[in-house]
Amino acid sequence: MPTTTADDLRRVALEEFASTGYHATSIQQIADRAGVSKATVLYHFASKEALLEAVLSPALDQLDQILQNVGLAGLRDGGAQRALFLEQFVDFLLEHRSAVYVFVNQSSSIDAPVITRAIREIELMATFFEEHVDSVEQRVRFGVALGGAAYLLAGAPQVGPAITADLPELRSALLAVLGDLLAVDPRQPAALASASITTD
Amino acid sequence: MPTTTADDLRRVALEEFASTGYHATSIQQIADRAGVSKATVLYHFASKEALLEAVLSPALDQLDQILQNVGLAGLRDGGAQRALFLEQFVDFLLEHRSAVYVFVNQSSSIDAPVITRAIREIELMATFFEEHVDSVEQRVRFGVALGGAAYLLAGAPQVGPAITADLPELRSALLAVLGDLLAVDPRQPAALASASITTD
DNA sequence: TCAATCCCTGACCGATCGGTCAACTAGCGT
DNA sequence: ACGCTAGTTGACCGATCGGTCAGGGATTGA
Repeated sequence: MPTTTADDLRRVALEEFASTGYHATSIQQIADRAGVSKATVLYHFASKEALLEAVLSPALDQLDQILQNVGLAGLRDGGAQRALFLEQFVDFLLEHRSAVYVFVNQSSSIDAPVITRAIREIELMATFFEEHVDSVEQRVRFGVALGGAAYLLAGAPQVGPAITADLPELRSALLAVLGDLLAVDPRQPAALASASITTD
Repeated sequence: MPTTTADDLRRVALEEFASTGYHATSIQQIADRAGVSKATVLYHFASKEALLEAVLSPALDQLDQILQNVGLAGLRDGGAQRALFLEQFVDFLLEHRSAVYVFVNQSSSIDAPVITRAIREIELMATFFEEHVDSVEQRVRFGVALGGAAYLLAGAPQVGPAITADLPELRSALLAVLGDLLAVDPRQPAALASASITTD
């Protein structure tokens, strides 16, 4: 199955939204990059906002699934459950880095239902790490971990070119740093095989 | 000396740029919030870009001074020098949190000289922590610390309302978390009295 | 009193924004 | 041969963008 025009538009739009920003990206720009006219973009997607939703929804669906899995399993089994969640979360970050960057760093400037949904899921995710809500340092740790990971993965070419290192090394480094921040005990290395990782 | 119109505009513009985003904020919005007309904004500042520069420059000037101080002192005295830098840096983050958020999280979407300058200073700052550039985890730690702190301080009302805790507690928590991330040994508590902290 | 300077404003400008629409083309089933 | 549908496009729309400009108070120094 070859790539369709709609697929191209989704891919181009995600890149532009993440690198240039939602408001700074015009439909005309997306059309030009995809090699079609502006009217074609509006034919496949009812509006710019609908295009944003089509672009972010897959990532949100996957995040939702991860949160439901952890939620169903419960948090009674504290440490190991957290470690499992962290591993899934890091893989999620790596697979949907651009989408994560959009709804983490631009959520405050975009007024759209899909952004509201993203904020809701981020809040939900926070609860998995906020058993000790009374500690300011705990909150700081979670906020730094989430915002820092998003910034690092998609928004910081200036911090250094080496972030484009091979994915396994980046993945293990993220697991170590985030696990350190969130006080998660490392699990058995082979307990969960690395999920397939593709850039989105 | 009472607050001048130009001061009001700078203050309002910074709030809007940080909370709504530079491109998503129109000159008309800033004018309305400040209680003046759009033409008045353009009278005090030659352009929207000039207003952005007027808003971000004070923070960049202070960051520049911090970097020069540390640079002049040299890094021969490794640990203590790093701890001093971290403390100044955290105070800088707290004082200029909105400005930091703008040029950390929106630099990729704004094309202006003042943003280029900000990127240059962030790169320079990175060198103070990148003595071991060969380590991917070191880079990840620095990126997470920088982006995470910026996200936490100005962009994440949804992570939890408790971030608005009293400043001394937030400051010590930030020092602990960032110090942990950047492997800085804590200094003597009274070595440098807390600089005066005001929101910008 | 008068001119000059500082602030501020409404009216206006060209450009671009997101979005609509009629028309054209190409394929496909009958 | 025909009509139907999906895909694409240029022309066009109202709204808003950043920015310009002539002019109207208010204050001040001569």
